[in-house]
Amino acid sequence: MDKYNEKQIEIIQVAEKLFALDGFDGTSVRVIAANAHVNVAMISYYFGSKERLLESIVLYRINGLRLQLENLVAEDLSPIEKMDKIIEYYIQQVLSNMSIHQIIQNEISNKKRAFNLTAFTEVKKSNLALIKHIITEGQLQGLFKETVNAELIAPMIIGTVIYFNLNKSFYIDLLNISSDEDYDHYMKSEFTLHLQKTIKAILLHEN
Amino acid sequence: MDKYNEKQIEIIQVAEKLFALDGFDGTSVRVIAANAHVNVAMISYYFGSKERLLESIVLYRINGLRLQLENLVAEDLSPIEKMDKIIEYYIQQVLSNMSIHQIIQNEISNKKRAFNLTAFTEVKKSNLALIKHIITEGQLQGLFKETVNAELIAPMIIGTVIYFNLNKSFYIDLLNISSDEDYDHYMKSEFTLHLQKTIKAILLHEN
DNA sequence: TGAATAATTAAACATTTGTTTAACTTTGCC
DNA sequence: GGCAAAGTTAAACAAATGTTTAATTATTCA
Repeated sequence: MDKYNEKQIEIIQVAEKLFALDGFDGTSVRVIAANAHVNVAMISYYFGSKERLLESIVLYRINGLRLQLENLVAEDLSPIEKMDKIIEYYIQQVLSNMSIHQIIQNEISNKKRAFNLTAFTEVKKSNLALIKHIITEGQLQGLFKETVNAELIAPMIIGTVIYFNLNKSFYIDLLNISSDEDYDHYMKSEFTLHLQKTIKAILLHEN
Repeated sequence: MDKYNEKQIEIIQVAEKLFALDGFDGTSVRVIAANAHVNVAMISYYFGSKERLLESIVLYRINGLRLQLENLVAEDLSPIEKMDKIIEYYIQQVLSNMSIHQIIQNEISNKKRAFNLTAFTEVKKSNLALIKHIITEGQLQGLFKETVNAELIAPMIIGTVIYFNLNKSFYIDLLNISSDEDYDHYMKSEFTLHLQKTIKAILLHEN
């Protein structure tokens, strides 16, 4: 992915942040250029257009959204421990990629731009396959219930994490969290634990 | 809420739909006016500005987002049945208010506009209080586990529903759903059942 | 070194933006 | 019926938008 030079990467990073904060249509190329310390014309020069810059951002970031846990499948852990690891990793990964997640969520529902979703769709399918694999493993070992709906486990995890983070200020207030460090700690401990317990509960004790 | 005349309501409804589809910044007042069959100037005349129109939409819709289940608490049902009802109602409610949910989610993360969240915050707190009440009831009856994290139940439900619906086209493809009727049916049956089972699993069998 | 290519710039471009104006029409009411 | 208020309109407004231009500077490499 180093087909971009430093200046191009600077534009991509600045634009990603601004698109997430102000929306694609709410961010002007002039503001992007100013924050990236380049001339406005450089955006057209390097990326062709503002819209193609958005595509470049998604392609640049997409691989970071894939659950890179190929080795996990082979690890000597119980399916339960593997699910715990996936959830912990998933939460961390969404948190450290919130900007691109926000952009993609906004673009998915946006009918103005013909947003190319194939790369994102492929990643989601790949992530789902990993989760399905572990669940099947647990079922074969007689640990997990047979009737569990594997397709709905992934959206439950990621949907909860994204929603919770979009409403961060609400939950900070509700849970009396006073600093960003406390928030990170809450996400890594209590929040992660809650999701892990929930997923295990449905896998083990479906009623 | 009938402080608005027919023409104002038409503008509100058209704008809500367009803001959800194209985003606030992606929707021009001229397009709103054209779709509502009014002159552009009418938006400023009636609402003051495009931004105040957005505020009006949120205020107009906010009460529809409140769980109107005050009577449920008093009903002669077990806490488990009550939770099932809340989840079923919650899902239906999010589905039939997707436009305003989309708008609010987009605005919450948008730093350009000083979006007044108090009304929305109040509704969320009210919804959370209802869920908490039922959970406490179940705990007092010795049915629900004591350690369950009530604050995270609501964002799990609503986060999952919103995420799933934003990615509707992905899941339609994944689950081989062919029509909008089939999708509605899936949401009302399998999807609702999955969420109900999950919430019950965590309430009853926390590990 | 020098010519070709790439990078960078300020200015100009045509549109589109949200809002206001000023004139006109309709409505409601005594 | 007449008059004030409300509703409605096309036009005008300045500002902002994404993109292109044409000129200039920097870099590359034989």
